Amino acid sequence: MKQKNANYDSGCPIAFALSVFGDQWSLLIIRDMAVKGVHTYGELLNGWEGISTNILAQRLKHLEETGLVTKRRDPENWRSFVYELTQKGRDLAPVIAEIVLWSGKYNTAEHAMMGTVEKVQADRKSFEVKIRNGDLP
Amino acid sequence: MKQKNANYDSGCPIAFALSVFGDQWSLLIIRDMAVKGVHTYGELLNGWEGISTNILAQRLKHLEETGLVTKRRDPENWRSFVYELTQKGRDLAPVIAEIVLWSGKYNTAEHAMMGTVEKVQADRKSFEVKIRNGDLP
DNA sequence: GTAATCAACTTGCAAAACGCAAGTTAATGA
DNA sequence: TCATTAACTTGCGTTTTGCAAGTTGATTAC
Repeated sequence: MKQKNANYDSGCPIAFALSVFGDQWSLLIIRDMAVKGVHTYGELLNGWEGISTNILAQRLKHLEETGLVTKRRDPENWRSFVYELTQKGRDLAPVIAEIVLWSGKYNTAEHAMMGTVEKVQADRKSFEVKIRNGDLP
Repeated sequence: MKQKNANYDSGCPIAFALSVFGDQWSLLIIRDMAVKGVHTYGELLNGWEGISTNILAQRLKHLEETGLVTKRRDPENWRSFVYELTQKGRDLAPVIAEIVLWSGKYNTAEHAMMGTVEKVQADRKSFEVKIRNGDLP
């Protein structure tokens, strides 16, 4: 369970951030929750990129431990859980927005999904505020 | 050499970005070049976080292939090479700035290095422009 | 001009992380 | 009560990482 987070000890802000969400999957999970309004294990598992189940469980646990995500029972379906971003997690909205803008500028692939890119380009502040308030989608 | 960049194929801007610099080390390398003005293999190798030599070589190659970094001989020291960020690499400045701000807000560790955080807090635009122009340090 | 040194890697191998498939547990639903 | 759903956990083979040692080519020291 222990990852190579010796990086964290460097004290550098970038290294700290990487120790929290710097793996291949965490940001995609955060994207699903922040932008797509996905909130359950099953929905996260069936996302576009195909994360495997053990890794998803591992990452969610780590995100919970680092305070980006909370987990609670779904009051309307007692066998399901609801995962939600905390304020700390939603505060990554500006990071996500800048990444989206950068990719919009440099991903020239034909199948690039430009919908979100255009949304952020058109009104970045609104995009960020919505995520911060958990208003998406 | 092939990484699990199937993510890239999803077309999502976040997944695209992760396929370029979404591993544990690339952003630290970019930070060294953008913020600290580090430009040689040896200097990168002896950074605070202690990347191993084979991984550094691998990452630099990937960053070169994806167009974030260029490599050329040092004209003043023919046995050394100079690594530099391209415009595409320097355009990550806003991403780095937002990550620094986020970490500044949430890294409460005593040994957290707040110098860069305060610099970005004080004048984010100037921080970004300097990196974009390669003026640091 | 020859030997040590330095810079930038490459190689080999053990350890860790990942990915897939199958199995477990607990709550519904038929 | 028996099948199904949701959320995981476990086993195991593959891939990636990390550490140490070795290679190559360009200075520098003697």
